[in-house]
Amino acid sequence: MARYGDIKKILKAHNMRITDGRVDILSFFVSQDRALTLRDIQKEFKNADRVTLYRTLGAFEKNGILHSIPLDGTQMAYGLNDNSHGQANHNCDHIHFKCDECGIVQCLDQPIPKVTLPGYQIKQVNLVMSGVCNSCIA
Amino acid sequence: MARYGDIKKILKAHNMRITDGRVDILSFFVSQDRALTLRDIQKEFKNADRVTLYRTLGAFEKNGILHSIPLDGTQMAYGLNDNSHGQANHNCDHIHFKCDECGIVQCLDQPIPKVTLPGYQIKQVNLVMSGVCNSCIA
DNA sequence: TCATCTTTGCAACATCATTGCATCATCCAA
DNA sequence: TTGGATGATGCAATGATGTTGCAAAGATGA
Repeated sequence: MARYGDIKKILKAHNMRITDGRVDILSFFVSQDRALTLRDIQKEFKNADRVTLYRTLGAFEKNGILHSIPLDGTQMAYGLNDNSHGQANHNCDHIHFKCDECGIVQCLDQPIPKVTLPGYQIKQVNLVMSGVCNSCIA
Repeated sequence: MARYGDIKKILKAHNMRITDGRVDILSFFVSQDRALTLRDIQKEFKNADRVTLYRTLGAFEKNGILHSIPLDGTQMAYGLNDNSHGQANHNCDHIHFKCDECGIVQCLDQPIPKVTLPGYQIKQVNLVMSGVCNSCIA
């Protein structure tokens, strides 16, 4: 479990005010080694206000703590940025894997292969794989 | 514009009944050289029932005529399968590009680079890039 | 401690997606 | 060509999902 002081440092480093809700949610992200959907967070914090969650996640993303991962058109997952301990940096060029069995979304270490598209200007790349994860196979 | 007979052939080849609504929607997909969202289709067929659209798109996907493309967590696009004229075959291993300017989603000819994940069983791969498309740059 | 600006929580609203069911259309077989 | 079995459609109702405005509470720096 991450310490309270560490969580505060992350928020401060991204120029965000320290509030109880933000500390709780960010701690949850740090404690779970995976990407979380709004549903996951709602399940963990049952009496949290939905609006506040949306705004908190939005603020985390805007300030470079989280990156968003479009899953299946009705679900958005959020993962900690690799460099969330440092300055804001929105790049997130790793592969995501969603397990059909356990539903968990993982941020993999593996980078997305470079692709060049002549005539196009590429700003974002998102690669999501799905199937059965290493834990569920084992 | 695709001929009525061709559209019927595609539906028949995928073991689907021929109905007016299905013919209209499939014709629309064939006429547009791009992936369509539910919103695009609703804009084209203003008095179509939403439920029927969901079910039609779901049936097209299940029978291998369309593949779905998760865009940004709140939008799902659908594209014609390359082989939609033949037998059902759900594979769709090309790159998708969503333009931030015009909003159009294209199915590119370029295949998704092969990635191996030891310990994982991969069933689906989805790669969406976004930025500015060739038409908007030109 | 105070003043200021941000964040939160509630209410209301708008949109999106799903389910059940009665009716209608399609298609195959007689 | 027609009748019946099966599948598709449209409507109503419900539930889930996001968004906005605003007043109250909290965080931060002076």
